[in-house]
Amino acid sequence: MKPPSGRVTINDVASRAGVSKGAVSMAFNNRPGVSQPTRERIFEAARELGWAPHQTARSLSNQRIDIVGLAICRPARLLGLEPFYMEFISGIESVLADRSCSLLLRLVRDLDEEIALYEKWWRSKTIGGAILVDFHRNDPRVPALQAIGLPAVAVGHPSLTGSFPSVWTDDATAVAEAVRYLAALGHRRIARVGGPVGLGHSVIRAAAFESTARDLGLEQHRQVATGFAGEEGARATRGLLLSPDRPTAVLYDNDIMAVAGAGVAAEMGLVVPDDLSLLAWDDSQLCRLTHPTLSAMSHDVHHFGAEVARTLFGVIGGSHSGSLQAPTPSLTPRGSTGPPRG
Amino acid sequence: MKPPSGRVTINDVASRAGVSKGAVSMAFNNRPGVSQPTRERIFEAARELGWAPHQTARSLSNQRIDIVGLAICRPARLLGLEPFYMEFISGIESVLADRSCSLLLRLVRDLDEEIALYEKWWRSKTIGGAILVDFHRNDPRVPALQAIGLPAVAVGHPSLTGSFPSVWTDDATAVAEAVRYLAALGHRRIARVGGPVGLGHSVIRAAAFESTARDLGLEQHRQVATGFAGEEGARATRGLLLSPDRPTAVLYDNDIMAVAGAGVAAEMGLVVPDDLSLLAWDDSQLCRLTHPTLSAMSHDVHHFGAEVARTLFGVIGGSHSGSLQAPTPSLTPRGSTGPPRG
DNA sequence: GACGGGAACTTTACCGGTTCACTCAAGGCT
DNA sequence: AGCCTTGAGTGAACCGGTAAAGTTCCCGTC
Repeated sequence: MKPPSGRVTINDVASRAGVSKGAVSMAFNNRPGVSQPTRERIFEAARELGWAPHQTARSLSNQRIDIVGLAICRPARLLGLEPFYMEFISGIESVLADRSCSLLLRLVRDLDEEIALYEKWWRSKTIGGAILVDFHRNDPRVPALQAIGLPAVAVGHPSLTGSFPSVWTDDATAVAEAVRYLAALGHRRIARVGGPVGLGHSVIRAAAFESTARDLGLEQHRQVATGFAGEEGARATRGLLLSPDRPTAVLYDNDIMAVAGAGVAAEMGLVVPDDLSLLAWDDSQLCRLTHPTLSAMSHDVHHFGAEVARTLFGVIGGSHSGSLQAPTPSLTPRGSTGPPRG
Repeated sequence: MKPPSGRVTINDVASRAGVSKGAVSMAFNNRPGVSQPTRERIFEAARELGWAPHQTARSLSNQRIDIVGLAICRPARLLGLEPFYMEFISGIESVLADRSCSLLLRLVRDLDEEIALYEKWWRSKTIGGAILVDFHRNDPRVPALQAIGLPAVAVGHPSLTGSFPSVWTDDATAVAEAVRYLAALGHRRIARVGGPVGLGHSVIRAAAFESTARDLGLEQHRQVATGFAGEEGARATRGLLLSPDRPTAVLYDNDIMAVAGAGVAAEMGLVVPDDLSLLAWDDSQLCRLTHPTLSAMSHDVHHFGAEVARTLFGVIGGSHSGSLQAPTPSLTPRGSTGPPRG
């Protein structure tokens, strides 16, 4: 007897194929114990009924969860603008898809909300693991999420991520390279427009900037901490350019702010790169669209995301992977950097 | 007896509170049948044990799924650049979060893969409903997904989305407004750089552009169909500007391509807006960062996403909502449009 | 020709909740 | 006092799978 409609279950498939539901289960998990002909009869029956194993029932039974959580804590509008995250997510996806896992995405307003969300997700067995991003110094997520035993991989420098396995890029070295490059072009007044001071990688980059500038004897180096939004980058750039002894080169913490910086330069009648050199971070396609094109500290975000996902599977699978260093962002010179005029 | 560790179930909570598991269930679904003191004892016990209802078990039992699927079919790298999607997603999220639902996101390569994915998601009861985007003419998803009865809301003009309830913006009117505005400024040679011809809204916009230009007696109007990537927009713009009788105004299908267009203009030594006016679509923050700032056909994508999500809940809830028209994109003039020189 | 050993299935006990028919005691009404 | 109602709480069935133990049956072997 066919069911009236709608809900087709393993039993329907079983009876149509003339076997028990155990056999169907075995066939669909390609486990031994079912002969080839029977196996085919089962698949045939399933196909005819349009049946696929009920994911929920399945994971209730076998205790495994094929969903990975990612909460991002940024104002929504801002996020829309950061090419970084979409590329990062697409990198994650590329790995998840292979294992037919899925990404559960949520935007949160602050760290407390994020912690609460992860706790709920984990307690209610909604996710099998998580990806943590945007680490702060003494990040409250570290103790909170470690306490509940959430399997997670952290994106950030190991000094920030507690005992969570982490995937990170060596920002300090990259910043040093950026500053040395600008100095080599002849710049003596170099500034940096960075992300929020709370963020761990801002701190690391700021320290690297400071020490490299010192080493090179650049007396006039300055840093501004701001958000990641383009408008904030614009404001910060305006501030720098209006100051006495304005910088001749500016290093930005992402590409949106660099684009904004280019806009401000144009608005003030400064010629890039003659009057002002600009160096972006997180090189995305955007950097190749402006005129002049933007030099950037380039790094393969898609690949980075994939690496993070792979590491997470390692963690969930029980391997105690430590920290993994992704390739250091590398300098990609384009039209926005050059020797200072005069 | 406490369980050894790890798995705390409803039974543990029940026995600790001295009630049956049915009572715990009632309490947690705040259903009548449990007195206030008992209710509190139950919550207390749950808190102490750090228990939350197992989401999987719960949804197996009550047959409801609090996950919504969204598959996006664009090359990953490109997607990273489109502010539209992230803003759209954040709008969706804002509604989902209220109902503690989550968004399952997946990037796919083509429509076949997308169809297969939705079928799998639906058959396996992974999602309770879906959001469909980027409709083509005679989109194969319409028959395929309707056949399996997937509850879904479509983003696109009702003429494209079959019997799926749709949420859409009146692009035709917006295009007409854009063209009229440029014509009113004095432009006679207006071009449009649009998305792929396959895409339904490209077709609609193209037709509106054509007919408005005709109505206004603009003999020199031209359209180029391309992708959505900035580089494609740049190439298209170059092509237009190098042609004899180059246009004095260009309308773009998104903001990335408009930014790219501004880059090309600068590269060719054209002054915006004197030599060339540029008008973007999908106004994002990006349009305010360039110099000059970009005029755009602006629309609230975040809000739009929220509306889509609300409609989806309507569909899942069984209300037969038809199509819902979101506010028409409205002209937001900025620095990139003005009367043509001479 | 009894016995051992597999392959091929079937049976049955879960997984961790929800739901609903049912019990039980207390209170109200006549 | 007897009867009815009502609120609080119990217990078992059920959701749709998986896993492990159990059952057949067939074949080779000594």
